[in-house]
Parts: sequence; structure tokens; C-alpha cells
Amino acid sequence: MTIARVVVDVALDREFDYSVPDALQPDMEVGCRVVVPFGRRVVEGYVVALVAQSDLPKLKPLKGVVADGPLLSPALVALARWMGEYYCAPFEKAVRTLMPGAVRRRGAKHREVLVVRSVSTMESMEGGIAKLSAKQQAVLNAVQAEPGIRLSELTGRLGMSAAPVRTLEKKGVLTIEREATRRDPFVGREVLRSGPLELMEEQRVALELIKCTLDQRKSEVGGPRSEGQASDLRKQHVVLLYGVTGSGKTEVYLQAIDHVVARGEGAIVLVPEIALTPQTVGRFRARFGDQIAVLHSHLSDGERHDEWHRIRRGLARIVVGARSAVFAPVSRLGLIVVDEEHEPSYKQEDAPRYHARDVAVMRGHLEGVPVVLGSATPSLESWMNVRKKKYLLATLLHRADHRQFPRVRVVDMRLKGPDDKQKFKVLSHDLMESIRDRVEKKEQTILFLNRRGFSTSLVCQKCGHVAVCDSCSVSLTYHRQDEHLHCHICGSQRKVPSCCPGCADPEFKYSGVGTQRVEHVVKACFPQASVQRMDRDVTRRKDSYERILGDFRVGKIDILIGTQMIAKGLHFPNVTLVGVVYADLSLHIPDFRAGERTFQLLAQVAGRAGRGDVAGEVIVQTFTPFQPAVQAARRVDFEGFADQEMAFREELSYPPFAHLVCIGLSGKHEEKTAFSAQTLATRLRPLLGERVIWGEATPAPLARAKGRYRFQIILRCKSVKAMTDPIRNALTGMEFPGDVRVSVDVDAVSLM
DNA sequence: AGCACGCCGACT
DNA sequence: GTCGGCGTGCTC
Repeated sequence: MTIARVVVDVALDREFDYSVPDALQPDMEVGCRVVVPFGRRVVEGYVVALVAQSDLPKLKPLKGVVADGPLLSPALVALARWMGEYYCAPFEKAVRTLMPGAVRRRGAKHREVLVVRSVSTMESMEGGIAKLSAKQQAVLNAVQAEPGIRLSELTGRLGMSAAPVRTLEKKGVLTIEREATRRDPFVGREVLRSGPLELMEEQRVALELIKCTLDQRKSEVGGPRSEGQASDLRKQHVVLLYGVTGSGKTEVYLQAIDHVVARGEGAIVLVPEIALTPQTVGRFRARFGDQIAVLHSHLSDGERHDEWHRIRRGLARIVVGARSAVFAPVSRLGLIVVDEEHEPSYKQEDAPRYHARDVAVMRGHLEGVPVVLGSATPSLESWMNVRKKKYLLATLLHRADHRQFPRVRVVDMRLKGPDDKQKFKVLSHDLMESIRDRVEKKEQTILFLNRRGFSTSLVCQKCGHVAVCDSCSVSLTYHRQDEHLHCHICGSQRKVPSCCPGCADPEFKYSGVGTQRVEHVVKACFPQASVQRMDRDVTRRKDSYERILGDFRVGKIDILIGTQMIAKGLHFPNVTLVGVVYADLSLHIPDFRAGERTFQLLAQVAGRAGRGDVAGEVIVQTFTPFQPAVQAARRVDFEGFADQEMAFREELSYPPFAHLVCIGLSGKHEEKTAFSAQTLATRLRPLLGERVIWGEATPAPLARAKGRYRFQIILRCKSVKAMTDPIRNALTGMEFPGDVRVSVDVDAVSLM
């Protein structure tokens, strides 16, 4: 007798066994969607394994199999299993992660959520509004304040079960409905088709290497395995494509995909969320037309649902998407590309906290498919794998667009001599003159600063009081536009006080610089130039992102000031100057990767400058001019930087020389949370092997966020299992007081 | 997640 | 007493 191990839709972090009736036996496959009795109910789920034995003596029989075949391939089920195991997450959660919510519900073209609304006041009056209990009143107030609020959101916020809400529904005061979210199409924009470009020598070599791994796999699938010199190459299914900015990595991807598609196979291209712009997608659509499907977080559920099924049915063979697209149900997958593989946004920040690049490598391994990782500034993890000969390396050191590398100048911003006022100048003399020069020549300038707002903080000069967020341990940022103080962690905002809350003095001083301040200064210095700021505050309105970039492209804007979002992959030929206003910003975050981040950022930003005939210029303002990351960026020297940084990492057993696990605990009560962290650490410690380097339970660098206190325990070891197995053991059966939540972050990319 | 069960205080 | 509110535990 076969037994089906099933993960049910109703979220329980468990698997359930059912016996399979003979009649259903033929249709039974791993990945099938099935209907099962569950308590007094009947629910749907997925078959994740077929086994012969069960721990339980009596099993209920399966009710049925959903007709349209398995939604998950066995390879994807295996991938979920690995993911749950490796990232210390429940298997059930991993399975759910493989499927967009929009797809999970059968028959529905839309995802449905439980949404609560109050019935119109007239009707609820009949029910007698006076008779409500305190809890019910609280529910009603919350619902009236926010009609259409999600049930889960409501109960979470009020800290109660769903029972009072259901009671109110019975009374007819509220309605709880399944709400369907919007429909389909992605955009009505047409794209001009274009053919392949001619490759330069380096690109050709890179493409050949990728094709070689592709064909290797083909022969492997086709015939019996032949041992020999080829086996080395076969094991290495990952190619790191290290190519400087402008070296034409994308063209290599496109032609590799072409090769795959010609064989009737599909491909997945992962792109960082922030780079998933219409331009990027357009480039792929121009080459492959309707064969392209997109998957990213800005799609509506309906759109995601439709794209997903287009992929599954083979109507679209090539998927371009962000992180979660690594799970796209491409049948006959032939290639996975991870562009900008070093990007931290590939890490999911809630469970399962997977890294899409690493999942891609694992999926490639499970499905016998090559994986191409591309970057101008590879992660040290990938670089290490190249050194250890686990990955193959293809290098593009020349620019395909024949642009010259920009000249990078580092400007020392430290105060010299007593004449200097104790004042941080936003723009140094050098940068100012360079901008003036471009404005006169009608060339364009980009100014980069990785911080929004006007000033970092509001400081009282009398008593030193600093405006701090009530629920997060960060100082508030002053935004000039609305005269408000904003918290960049929780998003709360308040009016600027008229006098100091500490000593009632009306004198305030703003310190630190944000993009708004830069905009202000630049506008004052160059009144004749047209200046535009671009950051999350400006871009919130839909389409403004594209509009600004459009204006910049056609030359309506002379100087563009912005954060991260202008640093990535955008290419404007008339930009001949890039200024980095304050390079140290990312250097001072309390994270061992600060140097790596800074180098990557500077290298990316520098890549924006220069065109064929005019060498671009990059001016980097810094207070730490001799910092290795800054110096390496000046020379555009990734390998030199990697050598130096690797030595430091090795000495301290940091990644990539060990894996790092960060256990995070958060809660509203500081003592309870701290105590939980200490208890967990004490319980965990004796379970850890000698090879694990462990830290004490300490407050996280961001000690409080959104009203929750945060503590962490950091472990390092060459073996992930040596950490996750003890963690799982320590955690089982452990109860935490109040609202204390625990998260386990394997290969954490941010330790904030 | 949803459905019973059973314990509580507030009323006929 | 009984009834409704609401926390708790279970689902192969």
C-alpha cells in the first residue's frame, strides 16, 4: 500500500500521511494537488512524498486528485526540501514559497484573502451597537478606521484571536469575505524586435564556456556517463561571469539563452528587484518577444497567476524576474542566469530566509542545468568558489561599448588647518568646479548619496538632545519638503518641534546630509541648471521613476541627484561626471561586509560615467581616503580588493571562510526578549560542536525597530549543519514569553 | 487556518 | 442555572 505524505494548504508546519485508495493510485505523483479530509473539514494540499510506511497506525484515505497534473515538479519538491533543511525553516513553509499565493488556490484566477468590513451603520444599529464587549468594540473601531483590513492583520494588531471577529460577523456587524484581487496584463507596450549583436573576443570566449557546460549536460542526459577529463567540467555547472561595467554581460546571457531556446529548453534570468525596470525587461523582450514572462513583487496577484501558468504550460519559456523567480515552474529548464549575483537583495528577509543565488546553484545542481552568475564586483563567496575550482570563471575586462574607464579622483574631506570652519561642506571645491564645467559644456552630472532626507539628525546645541524615533533606536531624519521628521526604519513621521524637548531652547541645528540637502545646495549654487532629485520619496508616485529617467535621457535634466536607485545599471551617454557625495556612509555600518559593500557601490556608481570620445570623471568625497575599499574603487581593481579583503576574512573566520548564522529575537518587552535570548544561548551552547565559533546573546546593532527590541546570537562554522542541527534541537519545545519571536538567518547578509 | 471543547462571568 | 465570549488544542 502506498502512503501519500501531504502538506496541507491551511498553514501548519507539518506533513500528514494519508492512505491512497486503489482508484487514485495511477494518478498519484509527487507534486500532485490532492483533496484530503482534515479534522472535520476537507482541504487541499500537495503530495510531497510517496512512502510505504507511516508512524501512525490508522490513516484516513485521500479523497481525490486534482486533475490538471502536478503543479510542482519532483525537482522543485526536492529543492523545497533542501531549502527547509539548509535555511532552518519548516518544510511546509518552503513548499509554500515555491508557489505564488496567487497560484495556490484551485480554480481561482485570483488569490483570495480574508477581508473584514463593517456593515453600514444603519443595519448594525438594528443589531444593537451598545451591546458590544470591549474586545468587540476594539475590533469594530479598527475595522471602521480601515475598511477592508485583512483578518490576519486585524487580529495581529489587536493581539487577539479571530473569535471576537467571527462573533461580530455572526451578529451581522461585520462581514468577512474572501476578496479577489485584480486581473492580468503586464503592460500594453510594444517592443521592437532586435537581433544578436556581434561579440567581442572576450564575450565569445565566455559564451563558448557556457555553451560547453550546456552541451556537457546534453551528452550526459543523452548517453551513458563517460568518465574522463570531461567529468571535472561536468561537476562544475556554475560559471562566474566576471565582467566590468559596460563589458556586455547581458549580450552573453542573451546569446546563451538563444542557444538553450533553440534546443527547445527554457531559461530563468534573475535580476535584482531594483534593476527590474521596463528597460531591462524590454531588452529581453526585444530578443525573445512573447516567450518572455516576468515575475516580480509589483505584479498584481492576477498578473502573477497568469504569468505563472503561462510558464508552466510552456507558453513562455524564458522567465525574467526578481528573487522568487528562481522557483519558476519552467519545464525542460536549460539555464539559470543570476545577474548582479553579489546583490544583497537576493536574500529573502523572512522565513525561509533563502539566498536566490544559492538556491539557483542548488536548483541547477538538482536539475542538471548550468548556472551563470554575473557581476562586475562578484561576492567574495563566489570568488572563493572560483579559487577553489568549484565554479568556472569567464572574464570580461574590456568594455564592449569602447568607452574608456573613467578617471576616479578621491577628495579628502577631512578638515585641514585651523582656518577651516567646523562645518561639513556638502560639495568640495573640486566637485563644485567639475560640476560647473559640465554645466557649461552642456554635459550631464549624477550626484550619488545613499541617504534620503535633508539632514540626518536634529541636534540641540544647548543640551545635546537628539530627536530619536519612539519605537526604533535611530535618530530621525529631517525632511525639508514637509517640515517633518521621518523615521527611515518604521516610516513614522512628526512635525519638527518648535523648541527643544530637552531644554526648551528654540535653537536647533541640523547635522548630516541627505539627498534633499544636496539638492538644496546644488540648486543654490547652480541656479541656471535644471536639477532633479530621485529617491524613494520622489519615486513613490507611480511612473515618476520612468518619467525622471526619460527627462534625464533627453537632456531636460542637467544634474541628477539620487540614492541607490540611480547607481544600478542605468546608462546615459551624456553623463561625464559622477560625484559620490559621501563615500564613507556605507563604510561605517557595523557589519564585516561594510568594506565589500562600499567597494561594490563605488564601482557601480563609477560605471555610470563616460562615453566613447570623452573619458568620464568620478569624484569620490570621503573622510577616509586611504580606506582599502575606497582605494581599490579608485583603481577599479576588484581583484586587488578581493585579495586584501579575503585575508581579513580568513583571519577572523568570517564568510566566505565560514558560514554565518544569525539567530534574531525580537519582542516588545526589553527584559523578556533579552532573557529569551540568553536562555536560548545557554541551551544552545552545550549542543554546539567544537568547530562552531559562538557569540553571546547581544543587542542587535539596530537595537530597537518598530517598537520591538532586538537581540541576536551569531554563530560561525565551516559546516552549516553543525550549526542548524543544534539550533533546531535547542528550539524544539522551547517556549518564549509574550510576543517574543525567533528567526534563524543562515548565511545572513545583513547583521543589522 | 478553522473548528470543537470547555472554562469563565453575566444574565433570564 | 444557562448563554455567549473567548482562549486552547487538534487536525494524518
